[in-house]
Amino acid sequence: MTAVRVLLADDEHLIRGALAALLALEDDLVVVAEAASGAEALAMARAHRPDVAVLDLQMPGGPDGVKVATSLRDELPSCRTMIVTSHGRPGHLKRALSAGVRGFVPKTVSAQRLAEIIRAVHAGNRYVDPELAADAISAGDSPLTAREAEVLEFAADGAPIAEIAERASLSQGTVRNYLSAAAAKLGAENRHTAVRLARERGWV
Amino acid sequence: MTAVRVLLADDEHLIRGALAALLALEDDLVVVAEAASGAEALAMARAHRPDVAVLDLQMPGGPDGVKVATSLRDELPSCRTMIVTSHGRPGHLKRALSAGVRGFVPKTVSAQRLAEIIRAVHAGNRYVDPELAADAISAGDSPLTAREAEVLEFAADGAPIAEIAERASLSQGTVRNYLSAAAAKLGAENRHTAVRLARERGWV
DNA sequence: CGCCCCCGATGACAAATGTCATCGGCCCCC
DNA sequence: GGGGGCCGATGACATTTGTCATCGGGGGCG
Repeated sequence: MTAVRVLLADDEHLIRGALAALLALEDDLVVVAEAASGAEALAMARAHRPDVAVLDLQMPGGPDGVKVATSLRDELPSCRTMIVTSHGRPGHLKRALSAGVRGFVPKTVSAQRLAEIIRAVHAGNRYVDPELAADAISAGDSPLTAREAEVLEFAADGAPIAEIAERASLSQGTVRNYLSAAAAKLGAENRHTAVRLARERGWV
Repeated sequence: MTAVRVLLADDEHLIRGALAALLALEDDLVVVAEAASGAEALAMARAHRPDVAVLDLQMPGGPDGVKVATSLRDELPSCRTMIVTSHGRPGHLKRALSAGVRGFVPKTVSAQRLAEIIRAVHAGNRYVDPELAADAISAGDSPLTAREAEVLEFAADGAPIAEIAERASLSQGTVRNYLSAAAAKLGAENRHTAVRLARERGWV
C-alpha cells in the first residue's frame, strides 16, 4: 500500500511545520506540499496533485479554506479536502460541507486523531467533529433572506446607514428596513448586535 | 550545560503537541509541562518551575497569556515568560511588555526561530518580532482616558446606551459623552466603529 | 494658590436609527 | 389566474444616539 499524499495549508509557519513533522511520524502519510495562503495552496495542489488537502479555515489575504476547497473540487476531483480550524463557527461547517469538504475538525484534536481522520477522509469517509456538528445543528438554518444577509455584511464594520446604502446601491430606507427585519429575526435590539449574532452563528 | 526547561501553554492540542515534538528535536531544550488553559499553565508552572514559559496569547475561559505572565512574574520570578500569538495586535504587545514578558512572536515564525528565541529569552535577552514592534510604535499610545476605555469595552458587543450605563453604573448622558469623546479621538463616526478601531489598535 | 485635566452629571438640540404601514414589480408555485 | 414571498422604495413617526455647553468636585502640579 502506497502512502497518502497530503497537502498542508496554514498561514502559521509554526503550526504548519510542526504539523508536517508530526504527520511525518505516521509512515502511511507523506506531506508532499505546504502552503501559507489560499492562493499558494491552489498552486501547490495543481503542481503536486495530493490525495488529501488539509486546509486551515482562516488564512490572510486571498481565498480561505472553503474557497480553496471549492476550487479544488472542480480542478482536482480526485483530491479529498478537509478543514482544520481554531474557532468552530457553525455556519462555516455548513459552508464547508456544501463545498465538498469531507473532514472538519477543530485544532484542539491531537495529532494522532488528525492522522486517523486524514486516513478516513482518504478512504472516502467523512468526519465532522461531534461538538461542532452539534453546534451547527442547534444553530439551525439562517432565517435571513439573501439581501438581509448581504446588507448585514455591509453593516459589519459599524458603518452608518448612508454608507451601507451606497455600498449596497440601495435606498437608505430600504437598508433600514432590511436591517430592522434582520435584527428582529435574530432577536437583536440593533443592527450591531445583529451583526455579531449572525457572525457567531455563521450566517454571514 | 543543562537543558532549558520549557512550559508550553496553548489551547489547541494540535499545535501544542506539534510544538512540543519540534522543540524536543533541539537537544538543549526540554518541554517539562504542557497546559491547555491559563489556569492550567499557572498550576503547571508552580509544579514544574520551568525556566521559560511559552504562552499563547488567547486562551479560552480563564486568564490569557498576559495575565498568566503577570502572575508568574510575582510567583516565579526565575521563570522568563514569552508570548506566542496568531494575530498581533499592537496593544497586546504593550500589555505584554509591561507584564514583564521578554519575548513576543507571531505564530508565523518557524520552529527553529522559536527555539532560538527561547534560548535568547532564557539567556536574559528580549525579543520582539520586528513587524509587531513597528505596528505598535506606529499605533502609538492610547489617547483614551481610563473611563473612556472602560465604557468602550462595555460597548463592545453592540449593547444600547441604557445597558452600557447600567453595567458601568453611570448616567446615560455620561456614557454618551464618553463614547462621543472616544469616537472623536479615534476618528470614528459612531461608537461601534470606535470599538472596532480601538480593538485593532489594541487599546481596549 | 491657580491652573488644568479627569470624572460624573444635566439639559437641549440635531442627527441617525428603528419601526411600521404601504406601495408596485417580480417570480414561483399551487 | 391568484396567492405568497422577496425585492426595493417611500413616508411618517418614535426612539436612540451624537454633539455641545455647562456645572461641581477632586487631584496633581508649577
